Amino acid sequence: MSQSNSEDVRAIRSTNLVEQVADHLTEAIIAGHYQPGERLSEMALARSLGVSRAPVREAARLLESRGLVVSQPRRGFFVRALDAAELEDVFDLRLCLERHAIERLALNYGEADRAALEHQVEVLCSLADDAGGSRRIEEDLKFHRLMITLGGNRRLLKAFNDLTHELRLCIALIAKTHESPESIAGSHRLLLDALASGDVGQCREAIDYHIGVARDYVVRSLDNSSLDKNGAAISGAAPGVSPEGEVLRVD
Amino acid sequence: MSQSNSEDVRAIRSTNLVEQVADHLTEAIIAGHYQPGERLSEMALARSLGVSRAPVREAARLLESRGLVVSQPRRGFFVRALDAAELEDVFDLRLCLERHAIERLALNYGEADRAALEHQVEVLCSLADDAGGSRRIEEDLKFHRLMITLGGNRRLLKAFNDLTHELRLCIALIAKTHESPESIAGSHRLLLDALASGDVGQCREAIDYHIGVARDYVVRSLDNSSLDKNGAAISGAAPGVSPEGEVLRVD
DNA sequence: GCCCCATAAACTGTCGACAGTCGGCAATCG
DNA sequence: CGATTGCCGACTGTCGACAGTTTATGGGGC
Repeated sequence: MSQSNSEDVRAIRSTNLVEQVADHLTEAIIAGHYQPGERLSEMALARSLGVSRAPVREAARLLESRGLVVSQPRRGFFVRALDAAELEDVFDLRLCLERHAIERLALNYGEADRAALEHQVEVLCSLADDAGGSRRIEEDLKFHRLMITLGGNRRLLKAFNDLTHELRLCIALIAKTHESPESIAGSHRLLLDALASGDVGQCREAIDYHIGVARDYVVRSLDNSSLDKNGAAISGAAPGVSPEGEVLRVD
Repeated sequence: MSQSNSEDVRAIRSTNLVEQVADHLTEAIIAGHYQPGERLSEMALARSLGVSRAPVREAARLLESRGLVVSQPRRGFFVRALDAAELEDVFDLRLCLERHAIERLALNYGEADRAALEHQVEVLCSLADDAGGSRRIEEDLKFHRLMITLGGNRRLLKAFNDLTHELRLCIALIAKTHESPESIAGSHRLLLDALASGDVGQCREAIDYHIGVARDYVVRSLDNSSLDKNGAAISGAAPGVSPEGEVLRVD
């Protein structure tokens, strides 16, 4: 992954190199061009993108804050490798955030909110057989972001966005999702119905079900994929890489 | 805030300049050495600390990811200015996270957990009249980190830690807290009792009360402090500074 | 006296370079 | 033949410098 293709060289150039490098790197990681745990060489990336190391370093820091890569002092950056336990944690946190968001929204649910969500569901359903399902995932996440936004807590939205990057990361690990449009539509309309009912308990039930389905799907796919390739494809690909070790210490 | 004191120059120096600069900056901001919305000059900071701009930039990026500063392209970094609405959001998110954590813990509450939490409460109570209360705030947060850690979701802990930096930020805005040790003790023992009962509802009630008290205290102090100094001390100190504008866009 | 514009200073974004450190490889010793 | 140690290459951490942009300053017009 260190060939200096001229296509890459011309791919970048306008304003804000850092953000562009970050976008490029994000896309490459999500697309699976790098293996989990793989080392990202600043020099190689800089050469490949035709920029100096400074923007690459800053972009890598950005991705680190988003949980897409981890850094080791004097060793550089590595593509974040999520294990099953971390995956569970990610979905558990997602549940935590979305429960709160939907309950907030249910307590203050207006016609405009309903219309906006309804519209997004239609957009989502209209993507019948899109390219690989990646677009569908984005529109799906957009629905959830919208729901959280309408809930009114912007800090909560930020927390969800942070988590979103990790969701994309683990989705990148599995085969492309191919959930049927009908199932997606039904799953989201359940949320709309719950919101319309104004019953907080029903909302909670709906979001629990919704996220539970997504979680099971990802976990199952992850199991399959890790079984496929020698079982060590996900965890332990890079020896000594312990993501967010800082988090461990309580004091 | 741009004098190049030699004391600062010698304050830094060993390994990992970025982290040291980040710590220094964090402490300075928390201590209130910079006004909310104040511009942080890379050059001035670099000169002041006796390092080059590169580590300062990376440290600033780190603080940005922690929500302590915000960046504007071509303009630099500014100390994050929290307004009342954002403060509400922060505490609402905290409530969301801690509710989830305590409920997880309640469902799997062991003797070791109880002992660890009990010990931390004792540590907290033993800090009767510590220096300015800053130490007390840290030990208080440590209790909550411990509770979340015992809950078992590490990603949740990371989310809380991120939020913690913003909590410190708004605490920095208000006068030093002087809650009585008895009140602190009681407030935390309420949580322990709720956990011991094993009743999720009681846990939720306890954490709601606990965080509600903290929120009211901070909000009240914030109101006072912003009334003190011409009402614009908190919001709008730097024109055009809109924190985390990225979060706004849903698509 | 106030506002607008031009000029100058200051600062950020980016770059290339140097030094210290880490990992791998080979030669040496047990 | 295996383990250890020293060396070599590669890479990260840090630095100083240059270019383009933003902000501050001062002069002129109304």
